[in-house]
Amino acid sequence: MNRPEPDPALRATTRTRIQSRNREIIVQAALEVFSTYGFRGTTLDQIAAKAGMSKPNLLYYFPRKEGIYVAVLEETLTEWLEPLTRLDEAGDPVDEIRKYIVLKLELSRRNPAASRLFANEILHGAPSIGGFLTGPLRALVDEKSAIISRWIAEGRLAPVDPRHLIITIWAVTQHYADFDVQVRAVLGSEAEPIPDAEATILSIFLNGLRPR
Amino acid sequence: MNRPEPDPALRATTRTRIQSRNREIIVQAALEVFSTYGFRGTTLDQIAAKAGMSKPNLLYYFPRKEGIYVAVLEETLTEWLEPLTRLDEAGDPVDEIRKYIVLKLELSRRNPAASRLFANEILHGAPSIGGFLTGPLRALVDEKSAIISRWIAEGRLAPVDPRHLIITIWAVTQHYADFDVQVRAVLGSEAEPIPDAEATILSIFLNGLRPR
Amino acid sequence: MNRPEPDPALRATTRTRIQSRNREIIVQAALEVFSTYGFRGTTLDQIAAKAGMSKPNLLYYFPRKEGIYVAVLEETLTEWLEPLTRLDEAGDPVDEIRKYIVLKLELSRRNPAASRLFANEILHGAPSIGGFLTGPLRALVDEKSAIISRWIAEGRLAPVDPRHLIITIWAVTQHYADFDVQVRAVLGSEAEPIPDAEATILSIFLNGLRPR
Amino acid sequence: MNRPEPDPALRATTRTRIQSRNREIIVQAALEVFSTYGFRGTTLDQIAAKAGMSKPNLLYYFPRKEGIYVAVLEETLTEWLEPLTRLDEAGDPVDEIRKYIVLKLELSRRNPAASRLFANEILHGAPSIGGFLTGPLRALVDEKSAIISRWIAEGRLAPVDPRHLIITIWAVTQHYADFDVQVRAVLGSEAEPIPDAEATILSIFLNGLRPR
DNA sequence: CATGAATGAGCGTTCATTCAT
DNA sequence: GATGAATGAACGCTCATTCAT
Repeated sequence: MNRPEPDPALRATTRTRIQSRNREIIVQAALEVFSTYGFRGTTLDQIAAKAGMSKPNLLYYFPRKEGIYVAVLEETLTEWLEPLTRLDEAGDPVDEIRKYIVLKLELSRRNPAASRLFANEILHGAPSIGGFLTGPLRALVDEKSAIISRWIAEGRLAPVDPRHLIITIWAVTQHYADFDVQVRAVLGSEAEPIPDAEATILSIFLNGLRPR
Repeated sequence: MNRPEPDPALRATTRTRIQSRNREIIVQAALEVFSTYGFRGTTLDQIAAKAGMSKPNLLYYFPRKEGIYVAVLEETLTEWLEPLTRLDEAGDPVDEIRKYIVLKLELSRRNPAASRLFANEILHGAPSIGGFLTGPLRALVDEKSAIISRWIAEGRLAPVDPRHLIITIWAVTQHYADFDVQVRAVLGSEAEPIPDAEATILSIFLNGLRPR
Repeated sequence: MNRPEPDPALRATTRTRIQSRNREIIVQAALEVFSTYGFRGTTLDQIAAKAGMSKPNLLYYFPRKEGIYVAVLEETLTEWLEPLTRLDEAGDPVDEIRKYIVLKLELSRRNPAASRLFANEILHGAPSIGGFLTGPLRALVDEKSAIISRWIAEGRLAPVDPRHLIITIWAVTQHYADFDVQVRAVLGSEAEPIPDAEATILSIFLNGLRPR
Repeated sequence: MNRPEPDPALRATTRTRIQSRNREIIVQAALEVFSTYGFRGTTLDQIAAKAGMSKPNLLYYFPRKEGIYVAVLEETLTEWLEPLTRLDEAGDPVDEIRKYIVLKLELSRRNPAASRLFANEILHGAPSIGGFLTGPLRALVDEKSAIISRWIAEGRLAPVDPRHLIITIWAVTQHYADFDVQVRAVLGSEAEPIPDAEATILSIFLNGLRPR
């Protein structure tokens, strides 16, 4: 008895499904490796091993190393951007800032690898995501800065440069992911650093930004 | 009259001077390259080209790539540490914090490569300076944290975790060196970002830390 | 009619066959080069050229130069050891010695490269096969020495130190492989030296060992 | 008070004396290193270190590595040849052979490095001393072979090929220098192997060669 | 005589990528 | 889809040799 030929359309679907699945596996594996060793420090062998497939098969899905890297970055960027998009003009300014800081710290705790990947890329001059920075990112920052400016004009927030406020929040929140090893070395305790960090950051920023 | 034999000590000094001079040139060149491309991303050819000498001659002064890297790190660490050592218990607490922030920002502007080198190293897990972090760095942070704690106990500073305060200041000040390309992309102006950043950071931190 | 899927086991066998085949080719090429130039004097380029493949492909089969060398040595040692294992207590002592000398000389003629490889290794202090010498080799010599001792005790062989007898036979037989170029220079004839050598060696050793 | 200029002739003499002295030191150091690591395995740094001088200074005396090697070989060859030159037609044949074996073994014990250097060179195809082998060495062997042939013709020695007899004596005597590490591994005792070896070798050879 | 400094050529090894199946 | 085999280009490093003093 012959096994029936699978329906061609179904087969295509199947292929696509496997395709997607494997691309996801690769991207996930690559995130871990790239974030730890950087682009040049990462080898395809490492990614292939972590993804549980052969190197040529890896290159079947992403013909170049750079392609994997870009795919990982793209996924990371979306997640990275998300908290800022939520900053809501209709909310209470100080409370919105508070929520933003909390969300960013949560992200740093939940996905430090993504933060480090991003840090690495920018540290090296953003060779692969320069366009994202001057495009979508800048546009979003412009939009949210306008909101903050209006809050300040209404006297509901202390007068600061809104762009530098956003940058500063990035700095303090991502630092706990990117410089984790230094943070833990300096604190010298086994405890998770971020809860204490949150209290300190919120105290400084919310007091510092409350209008007087 | 006989020409005197050249003083052997002087001759030795001359030799040493060439040695020192070239080592300095190499360390300077290596700082630029390592800070941009990371340890693995940097090739000896790049350093040699930037230092204006052949690769084997480079290795005449530093027999291994890692040796160059460590030499660069050592020089960087000293400079990096210096501002915090100046934090003076006898001074006015808020003013001391202000001076510390200003010094760190100045350092980020004057020597961003050093900051980036350090960032790279920690991002990759501090393989070469783990001992420095848990040793001298932690000791210094412990010492200065005690000062800040006393200031808080005396009601001269808002109550925050002193270690996280220090870490947070590191975060915001170094960010302008390490993430410079992102900062400029987002600000979208040709102007030097740090002066505006300084105003914003000081405003937030000093207001946030002033006792009420 | 459907073309049958190739049997997976067969395919695996095929792959293995290519692997084995190339490993054999490499070991054979490496034997020739290592035996002529020694370990340090041999370059991977030489082996690759002789094996008819690229240097990285060579390293695909043997990731390190030392690995190739060890593989060659292992194959050589087995062959080298074999004649002595045949020394049979049940045989006639003088005839057994005669057969041993003949076998060793035959080996020297048939595979002088193997002998030279071994000579090189020991000459340089046996860095890679020290364990073989003090382990399996010594054990075999102990075992066969006991046989020779019994022959001597029974008066069937002239009284000599059995270990030095074995070593001496090694010396005279391998010499014709290892020092071939000197032997031919001194003899100055085009003829194959070993047949004449055999007559001389057998004459001396068998007369020298016959009990009187 | 001025130190008088040294007499020019004297100075020249002095130079020559230092020259010779340093060349000797270099050759002695080089013998040890070359005999252990072979020609390609030896670095000028090793020789310079062992000779206690700088590498450029080494090359002042011997402008090329090969020059040092040849100088070492030349000195070695003279010593190596000497015992055979003493084989005296006027002596008792068996006793002359005995004395020759004893002298060669003594040389192997006293200067194994020289023996190993020579072994290495021949093993690698005698690239530097081919001329010596086909020239002076072959001539000496021819001369002494003639003596042995006459002894045999007179019935004072068992009939063997005289050239192969000489080669065989070289083999067994030098083996104890060249393969020392194997000999010791197989014997497994701390004792100096050569005395026992001498008894065995003399027993076999003298019995084997005695006319009957 | 002596040496610190410098270098071209080459070595063992790695790695992204390609080929063939 | 998947993989064993293959390779060009580079990389860190070594080494005999040269240069300059």
